[in-house]
Formats: sequence, structure tokens, C-alpha cells
Amino acid sequence: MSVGSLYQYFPNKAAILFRLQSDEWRRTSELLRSILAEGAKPPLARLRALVHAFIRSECEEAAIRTALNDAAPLYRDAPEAHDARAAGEGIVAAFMREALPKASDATRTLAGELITTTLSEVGKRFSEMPHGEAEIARHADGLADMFCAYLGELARRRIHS
Amino acid sequence: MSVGSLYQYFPNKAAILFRLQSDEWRRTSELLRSILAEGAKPPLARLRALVHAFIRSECEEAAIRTALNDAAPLYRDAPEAHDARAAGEGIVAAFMREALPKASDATRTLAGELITTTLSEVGKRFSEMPHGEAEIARHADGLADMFCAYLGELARRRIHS
DNA sequence: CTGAAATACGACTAATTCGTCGCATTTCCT
DNA sequence: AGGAAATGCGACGAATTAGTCGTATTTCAG
Repeated sequence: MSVGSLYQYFPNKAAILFRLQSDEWRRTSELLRSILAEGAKPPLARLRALVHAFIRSECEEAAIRTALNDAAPLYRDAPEAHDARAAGEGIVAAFMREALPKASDATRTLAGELITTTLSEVGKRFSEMPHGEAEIARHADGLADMFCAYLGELARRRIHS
Repeated sequence: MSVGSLYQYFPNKAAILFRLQSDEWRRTSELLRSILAEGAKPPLARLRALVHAFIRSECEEAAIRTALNDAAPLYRDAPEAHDARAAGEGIVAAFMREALPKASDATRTLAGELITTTLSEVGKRFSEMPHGEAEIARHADGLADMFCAYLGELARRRIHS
């Protein structure tokens, strides 16, 4: 792919990189949806599966992921970037209703946001520094433990109070 | 401060930015130490205080924090950057021994790493997008809840098994 | 006070990066 | 096959950014 050809389809560098990032986000959304929507398994098992899948995918494409993260300042303020996030949030919200059926909306929203941002931000860090297969699994398990403990706590808190 | 003067003390731009980042890290370490070492309060209360203080400080200096984060690629591979991290880990390790006295070393290390990276990565995100005072507090509380639930779970797991 | 050493300065150049433009190659229709 | 439209190309110029260097200012010892 040559410079000239690229600029035939995109107005500038930011647009090129944003497009790549967009594609990544879309693929990630698919992953989220496909794992969280497996109705059969209990919610926390699905969440655990999700964490593993997400972290693994971040690590597999570490190079491109890191490059895109480094380029983030270029399109941080673009409105499209904001819209793209919203899509992912919808999926998580649906999952949260299942995982915390008795919690208030506010609680669910907060928990959803925290888990989402934690996962995505910590994921970035994983793509930045290379890890072995085993270490990835350990950390993913740890993260999943943390999320599950949190959701468990929230569920209990509602019931007991 | 002029360009020429700056380059009298630093070999290049990366060194300048890394120095600024270093100073931030040092200040953050102080914060960590001062809060986690308050022996009087129970561990989880200190952790909660820490989360609030950290998130708040990230948000207060949002502009410089964001700029430094954007510059991170410049010194990501520098060995000094790696060393700087190690300092913070020591403090956390000491705290973890207190919070999870009966856990194995491996468990403590993993939990410590997870909490540290979660806090710092999620903190970055907070500095990137401006928030109101109230929202900051809500999210910090949520994060602290998550950490406490996790540590509680780990403590329980050890005892019951 | 004097002059030498140290530090501050910012216009300038070197280096890098972004994006353009004219020509080359492919596609596809008659 | 002929040729017109679409797409591919990468050397080049424009724009930006990093770093230098000669001069100006400050510091300080004698």
C-alpha cells in the first residue's frame, strides 16, 4: 500500500488511524457480544470467559494495538470516537441487568463502567509489555476474580440491606 | 524557560519528558507511602483513602498528566522507566502483607500488581476526560469497592480452604 | 569594580513527517 | 484491441518539530 493510494481514501493521517481503531473496536464488540450473550452459562462464568478472551486478543495483536494507542491523541477529541464507545456500553448494560438483577440502575451503570474501563485500560497495558502465555492466563484470572468478587459483593449488599 | 536552556540540562526531548514523568511518579510514591503507612486505620480503609487521593490527584493535574501519557512512547523502552515502577511496587507489597497476612506470596504479588496497574491505568483515563467532583468521588468509591471486595474474597478463600 | 565563568536566550538550521501531484498501471466497457 | 475511467504509485515540496550555536545576561571571585 502506497502513501498516495492511502490518501485517496482518507483525508489525513488521523482519519486513517481512527479507521483502524474503529475496526478494532468493532471486532472487540463482536467478541463481547458473542461471549456475553451465551445464555446457557451463568453470568460470572461468561464474564470470566470474556476477560480471558479480551486479554488474549490484546496480547496477540500487541504491536498494532500499541501503535494505535500511541496514536490516540490524534483522534481523542473526535466525536466519532465517543460514539464508538457507546456501542460497547450497550452490550455491557444488558449483561449487567442479568448479573445484578436486583441492583439499582445507578449501581449497575457504575459497575458496568468500572468493569469496562478497567478491562480496556488494563488491556492496553498488557499489549504494551509482552507476556508469556502462562502469565497472561494468571493475570486474566486475577482480573476475573476481582470482577466476580465485586459483582458478588454488590449482589449480596442489595439482598442483605 | 527557553529552548536553549533546556537543552543545556537534557540531551533530548525524551529525557526532558521522562524527567517530568519521573517527578510525577516520585510524588505519587510519596502519596502512596504516606497513606498506606498510616498504621492506625485498618488496611481496607487505607486502601479506600488511597484510591480517592490518587484519582483526585490525577484529575487535578489532568492537563500535564495527559500530555505526559501521550509522550510515553518516547521513553517506553528506556530502562529507567522500568526501574521507576519497581519503587512503587515495594510500597504496595508491604501493604499487601498486611492486608492479606495469610495468603501465599504468589497471591499477594498478583493481587498487588492487579490493583496497582488497575489504579494507574484507570487513573490515566480519568485524566483524559474531565469529570465533575461528584462523579470522581462516585467512581473512586466504586473502584475502592471493587478492590475491597477482591481482597475480602482472597482473605476468605484462604481461610475456608 | 573588573573580568572570567556559567547560564540564559531564541533565531536559525537540520531532521522528520505529512500530504500532493503527475505519471504508471489496471480495469472495464464497446 | 482501443481507449477512457479508476486506481496505484512514490519522488517531491510544504509544514512541522527537534536541536544548535553565537550572543546576551547573570554570577561571583579577587
